[in-house]
Amino acid sequence: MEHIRKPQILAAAGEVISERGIASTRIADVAVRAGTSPPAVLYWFDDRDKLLNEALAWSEDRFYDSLTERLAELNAPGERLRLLFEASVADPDWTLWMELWTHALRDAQAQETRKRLDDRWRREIATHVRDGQATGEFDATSDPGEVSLLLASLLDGLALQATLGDPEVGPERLRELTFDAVERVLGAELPELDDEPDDRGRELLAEGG
Amino acid sequence: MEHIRKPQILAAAGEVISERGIASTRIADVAVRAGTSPPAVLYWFDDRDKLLNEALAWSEDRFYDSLTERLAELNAPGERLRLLFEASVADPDWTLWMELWTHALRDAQAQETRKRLDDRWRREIATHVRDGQATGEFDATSDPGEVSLLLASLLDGLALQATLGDPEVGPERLRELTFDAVERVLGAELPELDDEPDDRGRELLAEGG
DNA sequence: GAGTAGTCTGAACGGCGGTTCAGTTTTGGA
DNA sequence: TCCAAAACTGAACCGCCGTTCAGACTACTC
Repeated sequence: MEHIRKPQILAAAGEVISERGIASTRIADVAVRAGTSPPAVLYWFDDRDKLLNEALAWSEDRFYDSLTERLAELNAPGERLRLLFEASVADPDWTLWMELWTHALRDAQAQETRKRLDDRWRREIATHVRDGQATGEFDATSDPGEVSLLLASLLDGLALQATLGDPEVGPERLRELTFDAVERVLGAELPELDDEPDDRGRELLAEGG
Repeated sequence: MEHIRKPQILAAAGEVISERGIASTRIADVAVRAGTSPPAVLYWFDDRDKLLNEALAWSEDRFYDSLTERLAELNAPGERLRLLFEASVADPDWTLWMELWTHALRDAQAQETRKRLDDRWRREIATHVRDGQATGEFDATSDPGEVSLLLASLLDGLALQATLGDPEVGPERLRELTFDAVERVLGAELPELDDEPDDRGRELLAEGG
């Protein structure tokens, strides 16, 4: 009843996809990364297609779960939005999402996965925008749904350039442009988060030096 | 000395890539579409890689050339920007650009092609923004380069959703959202173009009904 | 009308890689 | 200790293409 193997393989597949791309991801690559053999992989997944699609969906859920967890520790809409965009700009494997997009053009399963991802993401943003409007934190004249769509789309576009190594959009610039846009649209500044383990580490280091 | 065949094959390749995706584009598919055989295709292109990359670059140039041609007939910066975004929203094969993006993640040649495309595109926008600022048509407080980057990125993100069939972003909504953003950023309305053959056709039809 | 460069054909070759399968080891329970 | 289900392994199979190659066919020149 050990379902330990499946996530191992899915994680391995996610990594390989991100490195080599869906098209060039061989079952053998995934097997090596997971420390097994191709037939062992096919023991858990019917065929290559299922493996790849499940890996995409699984990676997506992983990202979302960890985000939701960290989100639970925050209360103010501004803080939550800060976390959402901070995570988007820094953490996730945009390469993987790009693979998902392109794959979704022809694969119905991937299309559905992508739809889930986007719906969840935009609803998440819209919810906190609405909350912030209700508390008076944000400009309340704009429609949360539209704001959410626009900001999500802008982020996709900018992150795309960054991921493709555009010299005009390095990681820091991506962050600036994103938050400039967010704050302009919301008509409010988003508070900095100081309970991030990474950031605290860096601050302590800087202070202690 | 007929170099008629090469463009025929390139056009065929572009169509096939757009339909099946780069990964699933077989030399045989391209050959059939172009009315020849696989070896005949390989007579003109060293190998599959070169064929695909040249096809991507060629399609890109085709789009840009036809745009430049139509652009020459307009003078006012506002009209030119209207045309640029109108064409982006309606004409081009976003599927092909998406294939280019993903391919560019691992292929140096495609990366270069993509860079050319984006540079050209952003510079084109920036130029007309600057012109419009100079004539006082547009709000002059923002940096043309940054405006260009933001609008191009937003367009990429929105068109991505539209191309993926997002029910929230149909063709008409894409158009509205794009021009809303453009006009908000420029602080000016863009004039409608009435010399578009398609649009004139539609208008006459509507009036005459 | 022979020669030549350019363009292509038909057929085959060869490798890569997904998938299958017949067994082998491992695990967990009676 | 024995058994059966679960989890594999090693090896082979096989289809799909990209690519090659030895010639044909065309067009054009001298």
